[in-house]
Amino acid sequence: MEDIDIITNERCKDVLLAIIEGYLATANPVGSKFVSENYYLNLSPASIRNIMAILEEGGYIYQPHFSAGRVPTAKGYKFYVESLMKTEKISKKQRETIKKTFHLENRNMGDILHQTSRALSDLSHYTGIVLAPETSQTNLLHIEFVRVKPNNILVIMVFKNAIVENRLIYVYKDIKQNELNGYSDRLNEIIEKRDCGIDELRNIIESEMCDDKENLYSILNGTILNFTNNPDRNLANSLYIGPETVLLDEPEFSNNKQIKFFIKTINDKKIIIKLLGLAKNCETKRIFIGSDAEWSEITGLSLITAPYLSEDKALRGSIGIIGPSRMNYSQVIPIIDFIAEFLGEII
Amino acid sequence: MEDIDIITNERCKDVLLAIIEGYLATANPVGSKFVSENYYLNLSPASIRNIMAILEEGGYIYQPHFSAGRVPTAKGYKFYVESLMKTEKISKKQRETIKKTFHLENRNMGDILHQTSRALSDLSHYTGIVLAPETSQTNLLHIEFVRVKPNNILVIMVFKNAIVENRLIYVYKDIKQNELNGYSDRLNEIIEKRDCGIDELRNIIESEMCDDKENLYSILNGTILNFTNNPDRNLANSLYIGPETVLLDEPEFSNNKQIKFFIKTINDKKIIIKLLGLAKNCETKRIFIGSDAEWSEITGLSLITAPYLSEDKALRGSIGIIGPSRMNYSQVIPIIDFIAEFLGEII
DNA sequence: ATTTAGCACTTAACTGCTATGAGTGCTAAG
DNA sequence: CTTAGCACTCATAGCAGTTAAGTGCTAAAT
Repeated sequence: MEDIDIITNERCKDVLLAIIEGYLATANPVGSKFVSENYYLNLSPASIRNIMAILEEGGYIYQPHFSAGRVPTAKGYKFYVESLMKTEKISKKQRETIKKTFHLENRNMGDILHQTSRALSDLSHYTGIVLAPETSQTNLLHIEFVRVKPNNILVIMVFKNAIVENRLIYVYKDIKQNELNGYSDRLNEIIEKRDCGIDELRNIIESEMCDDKENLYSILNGTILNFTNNPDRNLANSLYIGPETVLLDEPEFSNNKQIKFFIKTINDKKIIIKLLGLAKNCETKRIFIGSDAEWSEITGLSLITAPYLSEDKALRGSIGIIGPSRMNYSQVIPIIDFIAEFLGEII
Repeated sequence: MEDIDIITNERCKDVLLAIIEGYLATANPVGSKFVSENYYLNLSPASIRNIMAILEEGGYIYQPHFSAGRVPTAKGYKFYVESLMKTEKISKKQRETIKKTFHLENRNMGDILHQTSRALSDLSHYTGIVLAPETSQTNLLHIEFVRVKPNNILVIMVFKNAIVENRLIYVYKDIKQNELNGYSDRLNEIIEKRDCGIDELRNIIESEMCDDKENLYSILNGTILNFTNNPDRNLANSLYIGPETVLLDEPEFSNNKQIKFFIKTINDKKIIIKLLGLAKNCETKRIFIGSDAEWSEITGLSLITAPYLSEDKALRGSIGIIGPSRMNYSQVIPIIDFIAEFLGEII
């Protein structure tokens, strides 16, 4: 019943908006007097207190202690983001900052993703995160063998999304560069004709290239033959995280328990990957507001994410901004939207 | 005068050693009574107090406040590390842990450096740092052009140290893969014959390959022609830093001012690069103990570094471990030594 | 001549107490 | 339905008092 009231009742919404905006601005619990004085609602503190009681019962705000002001709950933030907030448009200045951050002339995939995390951090003043597009899904474009020194071969794999992977492997038999070129030429022919990914290429080699199996196997062992078998490495390389230092000066991180929780959360790649992985497969942006009930891994923090998609739709990843739940959503959300779109265009 | 006393006087050294070891173990200022009871010096607290007064005058220890025990100063730590400490040998267990951390079958340069920072962190329980060997100094081994899509060419450069760099560039004229192969073949011929680095190759192209200048220039623009012009990127890519979270539980990081200072220091790549850059050009390991007087950028922290060198001496970089000044030097130093040597062998 | 016991002293840290102030819920009047 | 008034709650700050740790100094002991 209260839910319906709050959502339809204009006055309730006004007060909730005032409380949230007040809290975002001051980082202190906001009281009835503050709302009455600073927002033009033409209501006395006592009236506002009545409304606050309703909002509290509905679970949108709570009191840290009896005689304190009110603080938005996760539910409150969610309602604010979905219904109350007016997002600001991204300014020309910000647009220019973004374009400056990307040095477009001189780039590779790693650079771009790294610059994206920087752009996210710089503009939002929170911590930007970029999840790289998955490599294994994409088909191969080119393969190359380079003999680095006797018995050591560097295998370079180029994927259609312009991502380059390389592995240095040891082979018992020293294969000359000329011979290597023969192998790579033949594999590249197959790659071009069949338009295949790693798994398919592996099958083709096994079924159709019996004559060279021995040599090819010793070259490819540890690369194509077990490409995705290193989760640790994939974790580390597919995530680009901006500096967490920008956040340390936020007032909520003044007690060291929270600082530690925050630093540990940001550094726990499993959590971040999990959430950004969810975001990747969404159609549109998604907002994770941490609370004990939902997304308890990031209690007190919020993560705003958006998927990005290359123009040919071959590449799909996601970006995000993580910061305190008391976050400037109305500024951050357009930034995320803009950068996700921009990133989709340039990759 | 006091200096001479302390360095020659056995009793002074014993007490200093006791104080430092006591402080390393407990993280609390150590008093005369504690030393007298826990170390077999056969001295009463009063006698130890007399010696402490001498040590304090010499600047090796200090009192946080009047009625507190003594804490080593940076000078004290330095003397301890150089003259007092007995380094423990690295255990078999640790040796095995290191070898497990490196998956030797399946590696590339980035992986290895990343694993190194992990190994440093895991073994020391502090934060490991790896400075990658400089790329620009090394000569080229191979160059390859791959047409990713119309007008987009991926330039792959392989250096003799097995480091692979790639850049995606836009060219106004769409060059087919066949033509690209021609260019790369010719460049690879040059590279093999002349054994040259990027700068030399650039000169050779400019002076000797006039006929193809136009096409080659549009391909190479932004790669070979201005290879090192992206300091930001170099900074980010050449440094591998282990998790800082391991350190957060150290007792010195219980007040939030110190946590913030520490996190900011670790994340300030300029500081780290500066110190590891110094270390790289040293012959042997080096220990930076932060104090207001010396290395004030890392006050309260210590950084132990060692250079590493590949067997053919082409590759030179450095590794380090950063942690609180109250660090377990006797365990960390052999770890650094061992890993620096190990890394030199496998790259 | 050194070592040590004893003592007065200093300081941080903790304790319990009180006053203050911010903010509330409730009630009754407008 | 709004609001003024009032009693109530709780965090915070400040203050005096206590405790524990550890010191420096002096005089006695070895």
